[in-house]
Amino acid sequence: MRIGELASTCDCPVETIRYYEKIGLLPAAIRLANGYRSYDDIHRKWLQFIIRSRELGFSQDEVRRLTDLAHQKRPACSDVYDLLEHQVIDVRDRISELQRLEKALVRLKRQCHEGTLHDCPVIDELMG
Amino acid sequence: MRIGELASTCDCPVETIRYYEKIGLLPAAIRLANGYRSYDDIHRKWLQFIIRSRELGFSQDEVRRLTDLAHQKRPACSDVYDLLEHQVIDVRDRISELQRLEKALVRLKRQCHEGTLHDCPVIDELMG
DNA sequence: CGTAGACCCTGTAGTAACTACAGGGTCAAG
DNA sequence: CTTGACCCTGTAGTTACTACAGGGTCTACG
Repeated sequence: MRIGELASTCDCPVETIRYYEKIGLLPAAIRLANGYRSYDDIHRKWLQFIIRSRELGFSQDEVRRLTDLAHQKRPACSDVYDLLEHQVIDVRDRISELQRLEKALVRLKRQCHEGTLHDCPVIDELMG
Repeated sequence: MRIGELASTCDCPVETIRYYEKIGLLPAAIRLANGYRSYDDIHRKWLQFIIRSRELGFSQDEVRRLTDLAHQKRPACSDVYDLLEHQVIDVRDRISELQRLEKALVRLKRQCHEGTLHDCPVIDELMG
């Protein structure tokens, strides 16, 4: 499989695959005589692993820890669990921060509606 | 007021103030004879405006649009309202994306708990 | 045989929104 | 006169890619 085919089967840009190889996240491809990268099914699985982990919001660093775990013959359940736990907490924090933000915006928007014609209370409030 | 004082009253790093000046978000400070920046209360208000807008999740580009509006003698209510509206929609989208993510993580975590001692179903699932 | 087009390569620069130096100058107090 | 706190500019680093620039390779078509 050449890089283009891997990219389309995994629905991932070619540049990203080369990038993952460069930073050592994806094992390097075998090179053909003409210098082209050649991939097999194991590469595809690793790439999918990376893509799915990223979709779950893990950072590159965390994905690296996950791939390290996955490389072990018998990964410790607790290590994987800890990463997931940490990620859930992080996501929940981000959600409540965004909800706080949403409330503040909606409150401001309401002021906008009640604004007189002469000045903008939103801008006044932002100015402090 | 020198940059250090402005920074501490606005609880904003000195470097960020210089950065905001460089990209033209904050009006340039007057320079003292020794080259030091000198700020007045109007600068402080603008800086606070920028900081609060950023805290509400507006991008630099949006903050720029907001400051442009605020500079007008009589800013159009609808322009401000549109920016707020857009931002609320954006924040809500991000919240639901994160909630989707949280569900997926919790589901994976549950599998972790039920995992046998011999392999990690989480890693298996990520590999596809 | 030549060439057009699709694919591949490397390496560098750009993105957002700062942050962190390196390497210097200024100024008041001890 | 020197120590320390403050200030200056300019550049490089951060995250996780994306987008070229400037090339090489391969297959098909005329």
